[in-house]
Amino acid sequence: MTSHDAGPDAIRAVLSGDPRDVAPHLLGAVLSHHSPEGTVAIRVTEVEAYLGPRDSAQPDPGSHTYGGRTARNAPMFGPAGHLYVYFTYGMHYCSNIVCGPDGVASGLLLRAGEVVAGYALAQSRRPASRSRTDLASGPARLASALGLTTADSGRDALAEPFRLELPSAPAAESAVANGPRVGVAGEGGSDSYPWRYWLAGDPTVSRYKAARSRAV
DNA sequence: GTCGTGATGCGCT
DNA sequence: GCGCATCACGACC
Repeated sequence: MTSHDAGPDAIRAVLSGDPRDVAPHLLGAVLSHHSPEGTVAIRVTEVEAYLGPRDSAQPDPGSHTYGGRTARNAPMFGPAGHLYVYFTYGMHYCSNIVCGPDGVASGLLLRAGEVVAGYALAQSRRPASRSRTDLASGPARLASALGLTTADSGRDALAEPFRLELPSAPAAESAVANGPRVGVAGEGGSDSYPWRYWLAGDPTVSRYKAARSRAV
């Protein structure tokens, strides 16, 4: 169930908080993307929080913004509710919802979700997908299913061609599990940043892989 | 089922 | 030049 009465201003106000507090509001939220090919909508089931640069009140060595503002990560410094999409490993896109007040570089990486509309289009964008549950069970899979690229980075997820509906109430604490972020090493121990949140027991959550250690 | 590894290109030091 | 907020596939249990 989603709140149809909450307008963009109300949603943006929720997203303007600390991403670790925003997470239960985004779990269960539905992000839609309209394109000439059609519409795909995804119900978010797993996110990861990333905080600000080194000189901020809440530094995060694992964040793309840790080294300061660059042309690529600029959207993270902007107002909440916008998208930050980046390209990695030479072939994959990953997407974040920017959080925090304007000027604070924090956000939530969309790690996994369930396709709830536009199933056929999502499948055509992800031919390797073998089941409904793995269509968006990973950050690059989710971005691919939605048809997101770096061209969408900086765009407002609360305005056309996007739409974001938050659940009418944040996910109950008992329904949310958390643990170390995935693929982020060199944080002085991955347990130091248990900022990955997912809906406990949801079949679309990405398979856990511990960050491989950088040294030793 | 799990594990290891190659693909592939951009952003940043 | 190096290192990735990853995925898919093949070997093996």
